[in-house]
Amino acid sequence: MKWSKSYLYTSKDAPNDAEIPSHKLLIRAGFMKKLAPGIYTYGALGLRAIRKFENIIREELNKISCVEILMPMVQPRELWEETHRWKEMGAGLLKFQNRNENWFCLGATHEEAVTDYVRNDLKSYKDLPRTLYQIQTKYRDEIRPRFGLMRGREFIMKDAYSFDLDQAGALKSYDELYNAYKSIFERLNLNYRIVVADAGNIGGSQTHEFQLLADAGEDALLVSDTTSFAANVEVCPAIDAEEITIDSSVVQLPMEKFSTPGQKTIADLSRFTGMAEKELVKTLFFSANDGSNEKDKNLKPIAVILRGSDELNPIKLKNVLKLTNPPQMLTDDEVKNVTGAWPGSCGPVGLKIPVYMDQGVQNLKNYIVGANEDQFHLKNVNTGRDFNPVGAFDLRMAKEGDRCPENPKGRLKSYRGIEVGHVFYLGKKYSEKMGATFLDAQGKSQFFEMGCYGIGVTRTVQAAIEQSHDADGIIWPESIAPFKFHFCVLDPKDEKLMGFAEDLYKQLNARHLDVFMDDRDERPGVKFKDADLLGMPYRLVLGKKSFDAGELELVDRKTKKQVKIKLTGAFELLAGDLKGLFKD
RNA sequence: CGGCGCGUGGCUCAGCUUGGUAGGGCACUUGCUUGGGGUGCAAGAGGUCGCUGGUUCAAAUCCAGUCGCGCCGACCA
Repeated sequence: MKWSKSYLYTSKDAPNDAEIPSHKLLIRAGFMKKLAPGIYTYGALGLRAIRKFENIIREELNKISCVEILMPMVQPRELWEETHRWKEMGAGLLKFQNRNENWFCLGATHEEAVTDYVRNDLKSYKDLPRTLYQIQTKYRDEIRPRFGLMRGREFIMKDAYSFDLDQAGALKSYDELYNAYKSIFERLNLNYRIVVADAGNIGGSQTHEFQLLADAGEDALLVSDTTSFAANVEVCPAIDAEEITIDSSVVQLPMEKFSTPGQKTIADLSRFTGMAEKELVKTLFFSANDGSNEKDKNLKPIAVILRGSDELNPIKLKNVLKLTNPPQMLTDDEVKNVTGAWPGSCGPVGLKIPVYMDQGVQNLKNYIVGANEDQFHLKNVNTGRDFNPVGAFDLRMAKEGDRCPENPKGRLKSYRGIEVGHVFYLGKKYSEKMGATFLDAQGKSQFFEMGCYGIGVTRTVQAAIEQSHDADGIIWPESIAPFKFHFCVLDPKDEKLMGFAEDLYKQLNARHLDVFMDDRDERPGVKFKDADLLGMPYRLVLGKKSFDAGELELVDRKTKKQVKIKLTGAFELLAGDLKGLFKD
């Protein structure tokens, strides 16, 4: 591609709504342009990067016999009613009517569509297993799109769905996809981690996320410093670095109410009493109705107690309560109704609602809680004697420094990650709801065992930039770079020079060594700045001086190292091992 | 949904407090200049200042409403 014949407009200024480097750079480099919040046009070069990544995905999935299809983006309401997700997905699903006033939605995910497709064709156990995938534009009506392609409303996704005859088969498919994903992300040559995660409302029981590490990531991860353990903080087991054991020499003192005027927060109370935050106990209140069950409209309040130094993990609470969505906190008024006191003076003693205790509280003795009377707290409170919790659960957020669940000597370190891929084992959730069956060897009707597997294509492309850029611009990983070479022809009006440049350009392209040739009538400085901004792995520079000296420059974008190449034989050198040219 | 903020040529911003009919930089056009890290000079084209209404002789500026956009937010016990 030649710049003069291309469609590419770079800019010195980033738009004011771009915050993170990758978003700014994508816009500045002219790789994409915003049409509406979370909705972008991909320019010619941005699209090339996207297509390159898509092809890596295709190659790896086709290797394990996945079959590419393309499903509709517009889907009828009836299909989504079958799984009840027309309602459950809420406003995230963009719904609209056609001219006949029939309801449709834009595909946010394709479990329904693929299950429908398959239930008409896959009739026999002999047809299984099968994994279908597509690479397609998805639409999710995100509340707040952010960071360009990182959380867009419209985005390109690869989604795959596996169909197996039993659970063992489904888990085997899961492993195959898991390994294919590993190959895919290895080829990007970026820093990523595979973490265990919460299944969310897609359903299913086993799931791993593929996370590219970056400070701008929306997910908090905890990674072991000694084992391969890594988890999304949402589900990471919390194990204290120093175990608190029951000290049998400490006797339980009589419970006592004391006045704590104006002491509302744990920090206040810690200052007021002189006790460490981890020795204080806080009480939080939630509604155990999560809105997923329509009949369940009555407020079912519950209390949760934690050490003052810990934070509640709403996902863990959701799972303990067996809800589909994280529970809502009670409002101050509701808390007052349930406990008799405003938040800040509430505690578990005397409550008539279930109390869920974090295991960190389990071994505490003689601790302080709110008295359920404004401006008063209780001291010398003891579990079991003064109140009886439902049980002790792992409810707190794990944090950096906690113990690795797989090795007592290991400690967890925290990172931010961008979720670029996930693999889910679904089981029969969708096949049962949609009546998708096949006949087994005994002629018995069985529901499919399913899995689903996603990769955020556009998100990955941006995440790659977030992880690989410098002050001057993008540094593309070679595997998804729009072009391998950025060829700056500094004197395009010089016919002899241009003739040589054209020859080299043709030869490299013929060998599928993609070249982007900057043949514009611009000053060298402009071309160099743009080349750095666009970020192709290698820059070729040919100007009058070097041409007359019979030389051409090759510059490595990442290291900025340059080597001079003789014009005669330049093609052979460039078609060979470039890494070797930059040695020593 | 709640809180805060912002809407001025394609982009980035100033002007608004103290009303007098719009301006800089980038990009664009033309000419000269320059020619290995965003050259310099000169001359241009392009905006009914988000929209609606109000106050006023006069509104980008003040007031009200509305729409759009951006940021933050459900951890207080």
